[in-house]
Amino acid sequence: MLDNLANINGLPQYIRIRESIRERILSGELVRGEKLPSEDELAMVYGVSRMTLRQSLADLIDEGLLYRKHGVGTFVALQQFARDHTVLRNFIETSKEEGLNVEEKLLDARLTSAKFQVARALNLEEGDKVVCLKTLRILEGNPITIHEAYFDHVKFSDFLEGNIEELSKDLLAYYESKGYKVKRGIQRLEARSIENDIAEILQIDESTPLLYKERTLYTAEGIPVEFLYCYNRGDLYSVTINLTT
Amino acid sequence: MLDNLANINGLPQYIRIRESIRERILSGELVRGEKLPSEDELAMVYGVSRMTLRQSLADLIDEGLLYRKHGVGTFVALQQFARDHTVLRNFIETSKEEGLNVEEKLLDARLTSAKFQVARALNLEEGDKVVCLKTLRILEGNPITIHEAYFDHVKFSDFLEGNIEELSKDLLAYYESKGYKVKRGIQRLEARSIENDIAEILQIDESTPLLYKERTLYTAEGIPVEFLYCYNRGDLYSVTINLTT
DNA sequence: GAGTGGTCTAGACCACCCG
DNA sequence: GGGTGGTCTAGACCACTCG
Repeated sequence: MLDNLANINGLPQYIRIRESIRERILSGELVRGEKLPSEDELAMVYGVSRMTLRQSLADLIDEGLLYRKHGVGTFVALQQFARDHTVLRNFIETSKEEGLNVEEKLLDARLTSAKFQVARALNLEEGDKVVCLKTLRILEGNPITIHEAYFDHVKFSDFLEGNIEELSKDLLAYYESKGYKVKRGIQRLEARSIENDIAEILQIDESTPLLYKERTLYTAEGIPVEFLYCYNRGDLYSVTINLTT
Repeated sequence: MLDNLANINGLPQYIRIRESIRERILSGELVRGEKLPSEDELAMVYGVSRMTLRQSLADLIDEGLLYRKHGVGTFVALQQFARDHTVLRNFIETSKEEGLNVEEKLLDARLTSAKFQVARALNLEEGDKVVCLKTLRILEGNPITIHEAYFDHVKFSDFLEGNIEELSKDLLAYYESKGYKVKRGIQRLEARSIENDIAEILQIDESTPLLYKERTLYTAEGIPVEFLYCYNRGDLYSVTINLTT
């Protein structure tokens, strides 16, 4: 074995192969339900060892794009499982990708003291200084969601001195720029009756229920970064979730 | 290399090692935030090659129990990410595991014709025969959820002739016994106002919002198995979701 | 029995991080 | 420079499925 030609374009081979196979599926070259060539054969075709090829397949199987049958083969799944709300993505960017008209309006940004629930989620003491950021999201002209985010003033002390309007458009990027790259989160959803002040901001009457959400975001290490309350118009907003095993 | 002693107790080595490491974390032997021995060292300790050991770690990293830092080491995450509603599990069994008092009451089971939404989800034609199964779930004495499940009468023709009361307690097991092992699902959540007949069954008044859910279950191949409407009491029921990347 | 995926080895070199 | 994880190899044997 000489050398691996891995970094021809800076990417590991298994990623290039994975994306090549994904492309062949999404383009329709590989039809749903169709059997792929065997792992041995694919490894040969792509010029890698079988272990490397299996690394490519593993990711696609995890996504639900492929499935394996022991002793039979590897197949393209019949159903594509779309991106969903279990993947953390920037709301404004993804909505724009989908061709939707989105605005975000800054409602409030200030320094405050952590109440019990916020403190517990962020692993702080009650009364510790936190930044509170309230925004309103407007989809196709309809106010749809109020966000009330909290994060540690010690970790993110320069937020309120920056261009808040700009920073709040991509908080995940801001967190990362401070060394806190968000990797995981836990969220909890409830149906709730609407409260007065929220009905007013969302411009709906009190019979419309709210899809209420609490969310905590963490780094890979498990450090809590943000705690969020989220009030969504029940009649316009739904949450899609992929389930496994 | 002689032979692999893999199947000493019927399990692959990487699974035994994975569970051993998981146990050491959950038992507190490995403390949160602590650095694990290097992969080379762990491989030596467990008497396997490094690639095999990495297979063990990969699963634990995926779960969020561990995280890696390139050039630094592998660490135990600070935050444990609990089991959640993105994992498909049997409701009655899991509730009992948690020490909760659960009952399930059969409301209705009959053959019917698929309406548009059901037909689309199950990949059938409108009017095709489907089984409709309605159940009520009661948690600690409170009616909490109405389930309205639909599945293909052709695939599951003997359901209505069986012991429905018994079969409906573990539909996933029933589906699997017919050769349809559920592997994935897509669900959608909304907040909704309550309707008359549902308010009556759940014994709540009409000001209580509903957490409404639609769900389709699929095999690994992507064959739709079940479509479900689910009406949850908003004031007693919440859904927890883990997010990644 | 032939073909497939499942597991495993004993190395190798690279990229990254730290002192 | 030394230690770590990231990628990759060129094989091997096993377990499963099907004709």
